[in-house]
Amino acid sequence: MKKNYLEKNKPEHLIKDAKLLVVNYPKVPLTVDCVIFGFEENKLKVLVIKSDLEYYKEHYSLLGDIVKDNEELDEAAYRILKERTGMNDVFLDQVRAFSHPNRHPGGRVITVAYCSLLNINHHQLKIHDNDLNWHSLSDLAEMAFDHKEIVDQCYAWLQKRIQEHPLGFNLLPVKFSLRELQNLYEAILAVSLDRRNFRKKFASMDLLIDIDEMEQDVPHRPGKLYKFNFEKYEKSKRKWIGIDF
Amino acid sequence: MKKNYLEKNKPEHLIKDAKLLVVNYPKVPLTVDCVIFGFEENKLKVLVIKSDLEYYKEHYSLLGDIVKDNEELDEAAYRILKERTGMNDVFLDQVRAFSHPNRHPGGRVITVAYCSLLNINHHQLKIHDNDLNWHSLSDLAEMAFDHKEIVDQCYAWLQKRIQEHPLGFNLLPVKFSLRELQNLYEAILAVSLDRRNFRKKFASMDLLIDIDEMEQDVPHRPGKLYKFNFEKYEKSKRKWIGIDF
DNA sequence: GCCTTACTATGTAAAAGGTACACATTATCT
DNA sequence: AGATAATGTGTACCTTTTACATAGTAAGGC
Repeated sequence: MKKNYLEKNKPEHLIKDAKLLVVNYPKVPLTVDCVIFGFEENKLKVLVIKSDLEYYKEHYSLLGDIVKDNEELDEAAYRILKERTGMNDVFLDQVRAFSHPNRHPGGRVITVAYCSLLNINHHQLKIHDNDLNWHSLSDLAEMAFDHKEIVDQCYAWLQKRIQEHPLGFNLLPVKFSLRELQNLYEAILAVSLDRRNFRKKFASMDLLIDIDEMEQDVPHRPGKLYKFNFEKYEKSKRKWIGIDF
Repeated sequence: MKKNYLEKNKPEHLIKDAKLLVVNYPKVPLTVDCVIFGFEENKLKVLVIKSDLEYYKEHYSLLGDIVKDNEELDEAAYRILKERTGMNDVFLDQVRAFSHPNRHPGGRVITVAYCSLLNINHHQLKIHDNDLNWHSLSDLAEMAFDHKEIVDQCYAWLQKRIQEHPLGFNLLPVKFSLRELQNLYEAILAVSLDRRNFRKKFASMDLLIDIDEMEQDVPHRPGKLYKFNFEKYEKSKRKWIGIDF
């Protein structure tokens, strides 16, 4: 979906003037960093990789790369995700830019953070260079650059976002039990929820499809499996009004 | 509040390596644009200025400027606000970056949008260059660059944000009546609200201080004036949990 | 086959919060 | 003095949230 903000038939000299202006703008190295969350063993995980900067040897960093000439930020983020995980049918949201002048030891580099959630089992990490791995969010201590701060802000973004949008289903198998769904919410929000009320809440939304299958290979009574009704959700997005602070 | 991500005592050669790396990064011109909302005559307004680019002659644009070398984005935004309005004790939030390659006729320029709200009467615009003025949001049609899109996204950001944070008080006089407060919410959310329920809601939050004064110079029965209890609010920020989509 | 275990599934009562709605009051203006 | 245009307040109803307990079922060990 390309937009074109340039009006047609503007005289050449106006464009030339504009170009002359921009040529003198200071320029900054710009990167994109992706915070990719996954969920496994009832823990929220984040995809990290060993920094290839000697300066940050043995520190983990986010998946990031420079933004190419004439590349949109979104494009760059999708490219990075694709290159590293092979996935391309995944949503990716811009969270914010980070611009501290000392955030990179090599000089000023501004980065824009993107956030994505994906199902760990849907996809094997093909590249194992630099120890690419899913790391538990809870024991992610030091990271290269300001990446810990970026992760923290993306986590806060996620906590808020998942309460208002059905993001969580990207982290689960297509068919999931209510228990799995609740575990996910409990892990992300770091709270414990009442099971009956949780189920009632989702029942009242009427967005889960009972597919008449049962869990397999669980060491206890299996629960029913559901799918999320994305179609119905898309149709019924509502504007939320309610002052509350 | 400066952060320092650089660890002490790293060998010089590591820094040199990092610098060599960054030197080869592609570089992009970067700007900041401020979407500054105000409220007057029961209308939400936005501060705009005639574009000084001949290419966009007679089009309004946002207050923006390049980001200087080694300047943080936040700093740049505050600088612009200060330069243009004289204000410096105002909050300013980053909304997001815009990166379409054709958004600027002079070539690729990435911009980061910031949003702020300020009280129109607290402050006279000192500079009237380029027709700097408060423009009604509702009849802001064409703008230079992608600034209309930026305004739209910041407006959406504001609508959401004002329901969860007491931003609105930045747009009102320090002492305000409940009617003014309600008008503000109605204007921003573009809905009409029941007066009794609106008052009840704010009464139950217990964040308004009845200052025992009355409106002056209104052509009807004057209402009570209130102040917002920022102190109490700061102390009692709560974590909101509630799945809803 | 029976018992234990560990989970699933479900309902109800009380509290809190949101919505809809009407009437008396009080400054101002003429 | 009366008309006007607001302010200020209360109640009944409905919806949502919260807290909480018991019955049912598959698996696993004996």
